[in-house]
Amino acid sequence: MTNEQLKLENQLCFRLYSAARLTMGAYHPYLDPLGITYPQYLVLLVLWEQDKQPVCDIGKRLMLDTNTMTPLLQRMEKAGLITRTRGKEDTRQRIVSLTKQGKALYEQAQTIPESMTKAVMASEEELKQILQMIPLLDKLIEELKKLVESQKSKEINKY
Amino acid sequence: MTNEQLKLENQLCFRLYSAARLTMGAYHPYLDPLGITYPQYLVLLVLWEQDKQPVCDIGKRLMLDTNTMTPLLQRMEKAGLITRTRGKEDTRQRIVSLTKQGKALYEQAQTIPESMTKAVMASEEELKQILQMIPLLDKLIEELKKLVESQKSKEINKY
DNA sequence: TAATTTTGCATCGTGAACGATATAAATCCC
DNA sequence: GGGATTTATATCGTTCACGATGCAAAATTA
Repeated sequence: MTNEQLKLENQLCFRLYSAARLTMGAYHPYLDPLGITYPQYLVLLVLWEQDKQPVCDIGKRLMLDTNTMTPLLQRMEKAGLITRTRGKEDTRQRIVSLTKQGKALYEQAQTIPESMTKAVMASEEELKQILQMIPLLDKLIEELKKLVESQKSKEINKY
Repeated sequence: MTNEQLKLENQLCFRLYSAARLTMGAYHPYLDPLGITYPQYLVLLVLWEQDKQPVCDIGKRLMLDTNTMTPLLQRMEKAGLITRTRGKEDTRQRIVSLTKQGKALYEQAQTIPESMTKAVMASEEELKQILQMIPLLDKLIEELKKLVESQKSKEINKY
């Protein structure tokens, strides 16, 4: 009678959704002192790897469109973490650069990944198990990217 | 010199965050025709399993607080999917019940899980791999719940 | 039973996500 | 070269998430 697949317990997506929210919540004690949010932390991770990138490049790394990136970056600019200057060759672009303050946060962030790992994992064994997820998640993300892309082109082809 | 752990590629959380967003995006073609969003779909999953639940019980299942649930349910009520009545024994409670329309969506949702599975998975083999994530995610979620809970009590004990 | 604490819900404000739409600059193509 | 298309960014509106706060009802405890 009842469709087993339509139960919350059997949904992979609900687990991803919950795990993502809980993880972001777990970052709070580490990010609050730096005065940044988790998405802002992600932007900083990208900029710490390579400074002075146009908005679209950061967006591609984070898989976020400009309608999310622009307001996010505007808030970060207002907070004094970055500057947004016009591109030289391509004047449409906005080059995002770290300020002194944005660079300084890199030092303070050094211990975050290790602290998070230690906080979540009860044991070495458990850590090993959890890390098994990474290649599986990468596979899933790859498939989902293809799927969402194909869904979009289908949508367009309606007309 | 550079901290490898502070690179986007080495972040489990970023993968969870991305996978969750992409999955929700992949649901769009299936949920748009029903006129509901993904979080609303989750609420319906809970109510289809058991109708007439107080807000807090639904929130516990979805791990969402009332500050998220109340507006979400208000929108669903306005859309004619549910009703929110006062509890009889406990008058503080709001009992959430499916309307005829809300129940009717159950039939339309029957094929969603299978469609999603087929859409994402290239092969049986791949599906099997991805499903290996479920127990790992459950483990992680359990750990994160404990962690976030302990972080909260620490916060309180400051005073 | 009175005082205290907890619980269930609501409201407000802020920061994301994201669809839809707009605009100007760059690129393509005939 | 000039018109069409694509690209980079921005803005708007709606829905979520969630911290903070408020309030009344229920439960606990003194």
